Amino acid sequence: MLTGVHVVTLNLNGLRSALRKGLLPWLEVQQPGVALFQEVRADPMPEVFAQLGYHSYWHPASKAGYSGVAIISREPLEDVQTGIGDALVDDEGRLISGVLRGVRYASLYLPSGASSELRQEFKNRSLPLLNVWAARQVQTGPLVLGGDFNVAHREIDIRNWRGNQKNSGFLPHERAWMGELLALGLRDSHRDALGEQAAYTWWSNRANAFANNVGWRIDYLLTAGVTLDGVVAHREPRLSDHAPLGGTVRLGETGRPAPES
Amino acid sequence: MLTGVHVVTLNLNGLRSALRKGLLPWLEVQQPGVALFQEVRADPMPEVFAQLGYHSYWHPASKAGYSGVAIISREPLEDVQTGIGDALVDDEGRLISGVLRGVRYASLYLPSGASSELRQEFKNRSLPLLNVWAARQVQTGPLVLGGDFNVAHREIDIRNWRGNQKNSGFLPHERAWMGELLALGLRDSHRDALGEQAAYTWWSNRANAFANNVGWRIDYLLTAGVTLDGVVAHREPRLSDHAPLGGTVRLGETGRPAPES
DNA sequence: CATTCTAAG
DNA sequence: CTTAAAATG
Repeated sequence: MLTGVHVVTLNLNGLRSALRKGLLPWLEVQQPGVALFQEVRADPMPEVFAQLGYHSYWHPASKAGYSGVAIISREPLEDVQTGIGDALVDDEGRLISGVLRGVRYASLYLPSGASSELRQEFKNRSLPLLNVWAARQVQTGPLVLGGDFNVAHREIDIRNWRGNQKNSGFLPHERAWMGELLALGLRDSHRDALGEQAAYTWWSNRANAFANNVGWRIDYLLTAGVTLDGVVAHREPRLSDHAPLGGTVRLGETGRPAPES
Repeated sequence: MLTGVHVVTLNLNGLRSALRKGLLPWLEVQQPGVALFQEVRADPMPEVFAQLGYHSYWHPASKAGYSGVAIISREPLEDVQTGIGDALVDDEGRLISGVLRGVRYASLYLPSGASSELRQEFKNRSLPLLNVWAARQVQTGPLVLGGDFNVAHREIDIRNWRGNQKNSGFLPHERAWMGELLALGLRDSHRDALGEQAAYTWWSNRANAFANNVGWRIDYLLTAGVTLDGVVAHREPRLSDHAPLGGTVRLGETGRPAPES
């Protein structure tokens, strides 16, 4: 039976931590064809995923234990590329992508600006770089761009929007930037699935943010030239401080990924 | 009923860690009159011991989370003193003492020299300072000097003595130093209780040192002008990488601590 | 190998 | 609050 590729994105907050919390059994249940990981915070561990029959592709940060993205795929990826095209950003391991059945899958981890003004400036610098990268990809072919963008787009995407208007991740210029990114021709597949319902993908570890569902929707599966069905954020199991976000690539009559409807 | 003071010494390897491992319940069973602690590695927490009815006296290192000694006592101590009389050593919180019923109780944590040549030199510098301090105390009055000396005295005091002759803690000059310290008129009360039996007070966390009983006897209860009965190192429970070492001050006919027999 | 602190999120 | 690394033992 022919099925569309099931794709998930997840900020791991440390691969080793996520492994302790049951990442592998969860993958065996979910059986994603492609998984996009962020905040790997470890040197490449291909054996771990090879056990489960996955090829894996890694873009670690130069600094040990920090940042880093990866993609695992049941089928090998073609034309794997790392980096956004900026030496400082790419030193932090924030973007990797590869092509499967004509669709480019990208795992993105945009910087947090929460820790300092310097890091906010670094984030601000990164945002337009992604637009340049995405614009080029959109023109080249179908794209699934997933990851932790560290930006909540709209008021509905964050529990306490009023109180967070001056906090990194919900700054007016960040929200406007997200609008510009989507205007390049990308669909926010999770929002499309939700309609006007609220749903979050990240909850602070502090206070009892998760129990009280005081969350932010800062992880996305953006698409161009292809559609994702059944996109949903999984509150359980709790593999990190982020929720896994998953969906399935819609197939056309040809059995290849369908062009955007 | 009149009983001698039960005194224990224990390197905690972190007070907070030892609390997690059951230090308080253990104290409630043991009911020591005086406990000498080393490697507190925390800011003073008098409330914790006040709950159990103890007065506490603290000498932390200036560096957070590092070294530090303390004494808890069911009765208040008199003439509490901190430091060995050397600015560099005393900055690391390695000696505190106080007087109870005419006996001075001291909690000592001598430096480890294992991590670097620089630290070995610091240790070497500290050893004669202790002798000066101890000589003075021995001449002043009865003394119970307990703690982690980071030196094993004799071959019987370490499991693999041959293999450790070039390792800090069993260097020839350290062993000779311990002999000189005892020659000031101090009794090694644990060795006296053991006869020529082996017993250890510290086991590395590496390999399976504890399970295989590959240990070192580097914690002591030294006495001058007073005698400790029933001195024993407790292999269980495991409150840190060191064993608690305890004994009871022998009482004379007067009901005061007996002079040395 | 275990602890605590730090940087980062 | 949590992770991982660094320093220390």
